[in-house]
Amino acid sequence: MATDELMRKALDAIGEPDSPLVKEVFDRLLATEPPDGPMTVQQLAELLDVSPHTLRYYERIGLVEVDRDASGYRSYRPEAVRRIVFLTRMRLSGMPIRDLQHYVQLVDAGDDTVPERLDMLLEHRDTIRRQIRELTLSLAATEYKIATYGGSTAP
Amino acid sequence: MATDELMRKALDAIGEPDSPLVKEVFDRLLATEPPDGPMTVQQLAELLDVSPHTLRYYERIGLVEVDRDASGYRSYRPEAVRRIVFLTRMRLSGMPIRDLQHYVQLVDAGDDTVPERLDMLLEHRDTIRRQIRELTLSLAATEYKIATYGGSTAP
DNA sequence: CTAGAGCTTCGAGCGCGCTCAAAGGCAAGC
DNA sequence: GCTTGCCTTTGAGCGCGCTCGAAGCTCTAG
Repeated sequence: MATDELMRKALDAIGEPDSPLVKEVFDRLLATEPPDGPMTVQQLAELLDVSPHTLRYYERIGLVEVDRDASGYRSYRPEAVRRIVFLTRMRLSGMPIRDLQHYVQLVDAGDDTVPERLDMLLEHRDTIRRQIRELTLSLAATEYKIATYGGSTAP
Repeated sequence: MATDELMRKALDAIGEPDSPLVKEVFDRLLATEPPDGPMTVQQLAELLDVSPHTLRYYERIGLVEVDRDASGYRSYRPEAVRRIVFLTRMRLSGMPIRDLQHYVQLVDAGDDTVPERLDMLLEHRDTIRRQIRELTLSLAATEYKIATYGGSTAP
């Protein structure tokens, strides 16, 4: 699998190659579907560090279809888990829920929509890059202020 | 706006913390008051790429005090401009308005609060770093999906 | 068998950060 | 003088993304 290579790339990019936290997050959020079988809402919520409420909400607004077990409880199949893992990662990087709804519509509409989906991803990639640049600037400003701190709002 | 150019300069310079360029850039970025005199709400809004509504809102919630000219119009003194430039940058990196209110309270309370202010900045620095790490992961995930795109939600 | 925790659905509520509307004042151009 | 447009203040409204509450069902421990 190319996952190892990808992980190394990501870790290098992050600048803390040995951070176990980073590796853990990466394992969990990118390449994962851990139990490889159906999951409960609770399990999936813990995996993604969101609330069960949020997962139910995502289902309600049409982001994913989820099975029910014999008792009527939610049972997330690996396919659903994978989708939600992806959606959660997009949310974390600021993609609006509206866009995610559009995206899954495209997915469900079939292969004809691949180009548009790709466009969305490319655009989102640029958005993430802009965010990183913006944050890097804010980080530098914050560090500058820490370094030169004199007590006023101005350096 | 010239912000992009400024940002590029800043990013180029970030690798060299002792560069005089860094100081120059951040003097302008963080301590800036381009016209070097009072500014109107419109001018400041354009400078910061926010709406005049937002600037009035910030004043209303006590983030900054703003003079009025003979006609009753807002007139932002360099000191106020500097504060708002700083606040805006903190907002851009996700600091909640509640925290900014607390911060300016500390500033207005005098030098005794310097340590707490420093704590806030240090903590915010860590928050920004976490955000950057998170975004870097999302970027890797997005690029991975673009590269391997087959049409499904799974890799 | 019963208590308690957690699941279900559905509608409603909330916190954040603006954003706007209303009613009126000021300044510049025709 | 009048119109146009931006300014003022204040309270209200809004979009987003959850988050909770209520009423009822199910599973597990004791």
